[in-house]
Amino acid sequence: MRKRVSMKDIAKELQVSTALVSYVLTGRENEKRVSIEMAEKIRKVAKDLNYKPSQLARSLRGGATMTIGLLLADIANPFFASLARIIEDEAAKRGYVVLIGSSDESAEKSASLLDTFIDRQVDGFIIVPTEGSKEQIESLMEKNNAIVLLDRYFPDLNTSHVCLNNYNAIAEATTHLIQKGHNKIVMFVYQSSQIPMQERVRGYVETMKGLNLERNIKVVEVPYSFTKLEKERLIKMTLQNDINIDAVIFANNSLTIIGLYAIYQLGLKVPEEIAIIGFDGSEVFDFFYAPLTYVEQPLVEIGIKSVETLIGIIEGATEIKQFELAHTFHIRNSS
Amino acid sequence: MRKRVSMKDIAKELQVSTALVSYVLTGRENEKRVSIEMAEKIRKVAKDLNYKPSQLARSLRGGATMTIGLLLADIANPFFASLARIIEDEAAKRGYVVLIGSSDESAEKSASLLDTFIDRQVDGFIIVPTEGSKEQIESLMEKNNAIVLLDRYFPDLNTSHVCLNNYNAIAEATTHLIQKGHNKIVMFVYQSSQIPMQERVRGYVETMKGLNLERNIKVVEVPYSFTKLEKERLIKMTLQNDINIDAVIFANNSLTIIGLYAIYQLGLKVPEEIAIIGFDGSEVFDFFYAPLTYVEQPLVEIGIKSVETLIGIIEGATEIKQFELAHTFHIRNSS
DNA sequence: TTGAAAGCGTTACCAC
DNA sequence: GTGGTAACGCTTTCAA
Repeated sequence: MRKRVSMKDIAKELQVSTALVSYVLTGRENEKRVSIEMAEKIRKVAKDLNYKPSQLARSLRGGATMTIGLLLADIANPFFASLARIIEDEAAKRGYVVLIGSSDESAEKSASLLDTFIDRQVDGFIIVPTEGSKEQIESLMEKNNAIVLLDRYFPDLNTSHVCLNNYNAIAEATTHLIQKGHNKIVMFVYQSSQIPMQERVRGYVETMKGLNLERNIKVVEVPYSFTKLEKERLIKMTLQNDINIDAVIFANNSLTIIGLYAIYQLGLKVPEEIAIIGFDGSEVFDFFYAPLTYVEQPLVEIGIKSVETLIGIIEGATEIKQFELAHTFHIRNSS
Repeated sequence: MRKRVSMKDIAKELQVSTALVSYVLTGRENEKRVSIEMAEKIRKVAKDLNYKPSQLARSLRGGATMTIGLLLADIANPFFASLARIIEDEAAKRGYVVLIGSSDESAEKSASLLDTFIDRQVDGFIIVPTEGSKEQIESLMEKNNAIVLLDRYFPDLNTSHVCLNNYNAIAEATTHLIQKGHNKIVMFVYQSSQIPMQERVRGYVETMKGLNLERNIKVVEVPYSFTKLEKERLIKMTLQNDINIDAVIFANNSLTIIGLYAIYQLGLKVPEEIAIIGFDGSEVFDFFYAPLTYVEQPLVEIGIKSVETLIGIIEGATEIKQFELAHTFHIRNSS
């Protein structure tokens, strides 16, 4: 790698000061009243020498790195991968670059990733907080960092966030099933104290109560730490042990897919013996023997809003913005 | 955000020079013969002041950013997302951070993303090169950048690369079909001059030739620019127009999934009327009415090798390493 | 309209 | 053992 060409080189070449070069190359030639000829010369030499500004030096000087730290649960999960893609594109449009990390729902990994982001002096954080990471977020807030929480949030933490209106989403799903004549509906969720799961449960429970099906409420909490096989077994056992169950709601994407394996293996007729509602969409839903009815999140909107909000904060906005976006409900054969 | 605490602050506090602080805090106190008491004091104050070194300043000074630029075709594609996850984890282990970009198979986007990476002064590049990006890679090489090509490569460019042994993978798939009694086998590939597709085609063609099935060779090139629906239609038409076709190989993941939609709609019996071999694995393969036989890439190995190789180059290795890793062939109901 | 120089936080060389 | 200081590449203030 041959030596970088710096502003100094351009300045030397033209026998001018680096200040002038800086003015022109950052497009403030008018503001700074640089002569047109000079500006032209500088631009020409910069081009000839193939000058590239050093973001590094600029950041060191100015404090802004034009970098966003994006902490996801797992980039290998299609839901987060799609979100990451949207966020990256949106950030790029605005001149930002994105550092990505996957916490794997572990508070320790989350802490270490956030530390890395801090070390790199990111200008702001978009975070899918994991259970037990509340203190980490608080500590970031204390230091006045720009933060947007994604997909989840802590109700007693006053941060901006962007997520789905989980209550509405599941309430509509539940209502739909009941209208279709099902009433022994079971819901599978991850064991989690986090808002999204809680809200999804609430959407189900309150809808059931509202329609006098209180006695039929059944929420099965699947431990996130279970292996795929253990999760599948738990779902199978639940469905086998209570043959009155006539419908099931899976509260997120991976549970839906695992649930489909379970139902497939039990050989249940869908929707005659059991109706199904899934979450988040997947090509798998199309290929299941009864294409799935499911709740879809507005990924693009979520992604864009989170970047917009974050950059707003970075640029000085102080207002807390909390978005709970609307889902789309796709009704198909399985319900 | 309150002011950063720098080495200068620590130095001032203790009335010593920043040099000393630097020696201690970078663990070179012995090498530089700093007194034990001094070292202790410095460490204590650093801790008390909650000192965090500035990667930025360090990079500006030393030249290394400890950052890798990862250019993928599309992070929203599960194949690349999984790879990204592995690469990130492996890079993190070695103290590197990863900047990710998606080229969407467009040479322009690729160029602009690589420019961003250059601006950010990444220490090295892991690139899934798109068609038409050869000059971009060459230009990086000329400037002596550390580069590892991923999944694909340019045979006349002398770069390190990590990819699948595509020839072997498809040769085994083809042989398998023939052994199962199929001989009118058609292969669907993306229209692409890139090595992976070419090699997959070669694996098919040469195997057919070797078994005297030259006259049955049929490769259908699907334009990448087609919409999902257009691709699906092309596959359907091909299968309808030649009812002698008794087996099909899809040369990559997305074609496989689209192909499954097509075959499903044609209502073909699998494998009786048509045998199928897919690529790269997917939960969809499990849910198709005949669970798919498929070729699996060694993702973890690919990811780790690419990081290892790149960091080797960054650290001074000059040897070109080219890996063509072995696939795993999963035989199931569809063939 | 242009220039000189300070400063961002490190590191590394050389001197003491 | 320890200190002074230049340098990395840029932006910005103050002067001219």
